[in-house]
Formats: sequence, structure tokens, C-alpha cells
Amino acid sequence: MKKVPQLHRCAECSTRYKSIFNQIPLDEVEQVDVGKVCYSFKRGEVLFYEGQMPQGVYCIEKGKVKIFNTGSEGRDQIVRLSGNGDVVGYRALLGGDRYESTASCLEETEVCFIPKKQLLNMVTGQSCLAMRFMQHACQELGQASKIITNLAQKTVRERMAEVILVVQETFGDNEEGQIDVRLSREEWASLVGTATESCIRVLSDFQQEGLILLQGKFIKIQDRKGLLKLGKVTES
Amino acid sequence: MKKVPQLHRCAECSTRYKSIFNQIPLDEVEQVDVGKVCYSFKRGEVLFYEGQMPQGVYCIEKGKVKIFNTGSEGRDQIVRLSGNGDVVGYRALLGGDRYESTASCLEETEVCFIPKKQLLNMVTGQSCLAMRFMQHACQELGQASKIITNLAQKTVRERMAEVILVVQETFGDNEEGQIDVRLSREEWASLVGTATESCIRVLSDFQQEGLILLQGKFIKIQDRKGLLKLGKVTES
DNA sequence: CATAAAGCATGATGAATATCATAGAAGGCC
DNA sequence: GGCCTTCTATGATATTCATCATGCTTTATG
Repeated sequence: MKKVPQLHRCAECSTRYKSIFNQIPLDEVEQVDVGKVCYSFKRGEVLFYEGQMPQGVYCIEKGKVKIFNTGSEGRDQIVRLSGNGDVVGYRALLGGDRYESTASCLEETEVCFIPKKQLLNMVTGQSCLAMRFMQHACQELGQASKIITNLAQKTVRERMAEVILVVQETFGDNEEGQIDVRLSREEWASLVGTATESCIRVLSDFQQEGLILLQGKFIKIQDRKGLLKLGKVTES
Repeated sequence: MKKVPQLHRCAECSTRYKSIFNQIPLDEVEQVDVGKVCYSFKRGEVLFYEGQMPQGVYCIEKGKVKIFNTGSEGRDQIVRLSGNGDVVGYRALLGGDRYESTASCLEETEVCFIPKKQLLNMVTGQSCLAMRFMQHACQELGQASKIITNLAQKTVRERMAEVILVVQETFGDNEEGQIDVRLSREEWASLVGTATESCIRVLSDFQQEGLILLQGKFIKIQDRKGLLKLGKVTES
């Protein structure tokens, strides 16, 4: 982790339009600039660990982060992936908890850190920021409820198909038409909630069935409809 | 479902102190009385169905409600249990979604219905209610993240042990020392995320091992420490 | 109260999935 | 470039768990 100078103000941030700070009055957005600190993280570096007390929130300017829990056997379970414009770590801070999860970077990632005091000031102030966070938390809660039902009821194959689609929706494709995130087989496994070997087998099966193409760490979707059908996903 | 007259105002509600309307200025609480409608639901009756658009929120004055999703095979997955003082249905309303889940009463339940317009007025107003809902959603989100990890990593036995403890914390014990909620084996199964038969077997095993006592629909905890250990729960 | 319906219980069986073992491939590093 | 480590792949095996089948018990309902 390396502290880096502020390159630009939040008002000019390219990811703001898709962040939670969208639709917030400009003068309030400018408040953020005052206290924020910019950091650069390398792949594998950690924003925060499960169990720590939150000191602020992280706004991802560029990069990708996995948020995961460590189970009792030490196995990881990824609960969310975040990218450009996402605010990470707000749940624990605003819920008054310790971090439930660890956040680790999947690639070189640049973040703006907004200290606790400042965020709370803005949230408790006359701003509509509390409202925005509330809506955001409610939406994440709806997604979590879906994930719970899927984990409890779907097979590994079905979950794998769905996860591939969700990850694609999250990060899109790169120039080569591959899903634009580099995940190891173990990481795919902890997204799906299965063993690494099972994950590898299912991915190979999918390739043989013409659903996907495996290109090293990257996955290219070949048959979107097939995946939708297999994952029993009703396209939203 | 039966409409019933307002028995008392929110300010005098016995469950307010533990609800989200706690710590809200009294004059704002009194606003709720204006538009609220009280209903009485019988066991099995439904507050709202998955897929509907929310028209308001339900505040449980007395009773117990299960919130569940129906999986693609039609099997239910209970994602939460709610009781006295809990506000049900806020997630979809405030998240701007349709209901992700269905809410059904486990026993005779009395609720106050607060219409959408009125709740939104209060939330968007100068009140700290948005803040309270935000905190609440963040806390539920933390719990959901735990549930996801447990479902993905723990065995049915371990999850069963944990669920028994969680349900006891939620509803406490009745005069006979049994967990104070009447759940069928099928409902326990859909809390744990397993088949009814597996659930029955594990419960019988637990009884044989001296962990619990099965008394019809009710469960009495015999060996709390044993359950904690089995469920790999770190007592909070 | 009688009868049906729902819920509970237990055994047998098979499918899904985790675990263990091993080997080759790829990637990072001096 | 060569070596070591990590990642990927695949087979063999064990375990967990769901499903099906059947009988008993409790609970609703006329």
C-alpha cells in the first residue's frame, strides 16, 4: 500500500457518476476532497481485515477488490466483488460493527480513503447521503437474500453458471471478449462456494459443452443462453 | 387478514423501545399514527408475496413472521425470522425493488401497516429515520454475509446447531424452557437449508446426544455449550 | 368422534460433492 | 535461463446428503 497524491477532486472523478456520490449536491461532494487520502494497492494487498474496527470507507477509483469471509476451517468465501466507483467498507462503519469480511485487491487498485469522522458528518448532516447509503444497503440485502437461496438450493453446476454471468455483468468484457477480471480457480471456487477441484471440473465440463472458453486465467462466454438456462436464471 | 381498530398510539406501543422507531423524536412518532392501519393475521396468512410491489411497511406489534424465498424447484428457504417490534418489508420499499421474499405468519400476529407515501415522507424529511434504517440494513447485511459463509462451508449438523441457537436468541424461551416459537420440521429444514428428512434425522441425533429435547413442535436446549461447539460458533 | 390429511420418523439407495493423491503446466524470481 | 513455487488438471475414493418408500403419529375438520 502506498500513499499517493490527490490527482483530482471528487467532482471530476470519472467514476463518480456511477458511485453512491452521484446525485449529491456538488458543494457536498467537494467536502470529501478536504479529508480524503489516496492510496495505491498492489494485487493481493489488503484494504481491511475481518475483525478490525472501521476507520473510514474506501472509494475505488480504479481496480478490483474481492470481499471475503474466512470460514472456521480457514477456507475463504467471497461474498462480493467490487470495482470502479464502488464504495467498500461502508457496511461495518455505518452499522457500527467490526468488519465482517476482508477486502483484498485482485489487481493494482487506486482508492480514495474517506475518514470515519468526515463520512459520519456528511451522513448525519442535512445531506441526502444517508438516504443513498440506505438504498444501497437495501439493494445489497436483496442480492444477499438471493445468494442465500441459491447456495441452499442449487447444485454446484447451476451456481457456477450463475456466478459466471454475474461476474461478467459486474466487470464486463475486455478487448478480447473475455470476462474482464483475473481470478484463480480457487477464487472462482470461493465465489461459488465449492472445492477448488470441483470448480476446475465444472469449468472443464462447461468448456466441453461449448458454454465457455478457458483461456488461462480468463473466461470467455460462448453460449450465454445456455448458461442462463443451466443456472436457472431469469434474466433481469 | 382482518382490519382492526387502532388500539393505541405508537408513542405508547410496548414494542417501540426495541423497534427502529426508538430514539426518534416523539412528535415524529406521532406522525405515524395518522396514516397507520392495524391488521390481525392468522397463522399461515401472508403479509406480502415475492414479486409484489411494496405499498408500505409492517410493524409487528405482537406475533412471529417468517421471511422466505421460493427456490426454482419450489422449495422454501427462510432467510429471516421476525417478532415483536420488528419492521418487515422495508428492504424492498426503500431499495426501490419488488419484494424478494414472501412474509408469512407463524402464529396469530398483529401488525401496524404504514403506507409507502407516509414512510417515504418521514424518511426523506429532516428526521433521523433514514439514518436508522441505514444502520439497520447494514447490520442485516452483516448477518447475511455470515449466513452465506455458513451455508457454503458448514455441514448440515453444524448449521442445525447454529440455527437452533440463533432462533433461541431471537425469540427466547417460554415458561417451560422451550424455544418460544412453533416451527414444523419442514420449517426448521428451510431455515437450515436442507431436506426435511435430513433435518429430522439431525434433530433426533441431537436428542440422543443430549444436546436438545424434542417436545412435539417445541425444542428445549439441554447442552448449550455442546451446540456452540458443534456449530463452531464463537459466542458474541 | 371418526376419518382424512398433514406431519414425523426411519431405512434403503444413489447422486452430488469433498477429499486425497499425483502429475504436468505456468508463472515469478534470482 | 533455470529453478522453485504455485496453479491447474484428473483419477480414485470417501462422505455427505437428497430422494424415495413406507409406516406411524398427531392434528385438523366435518
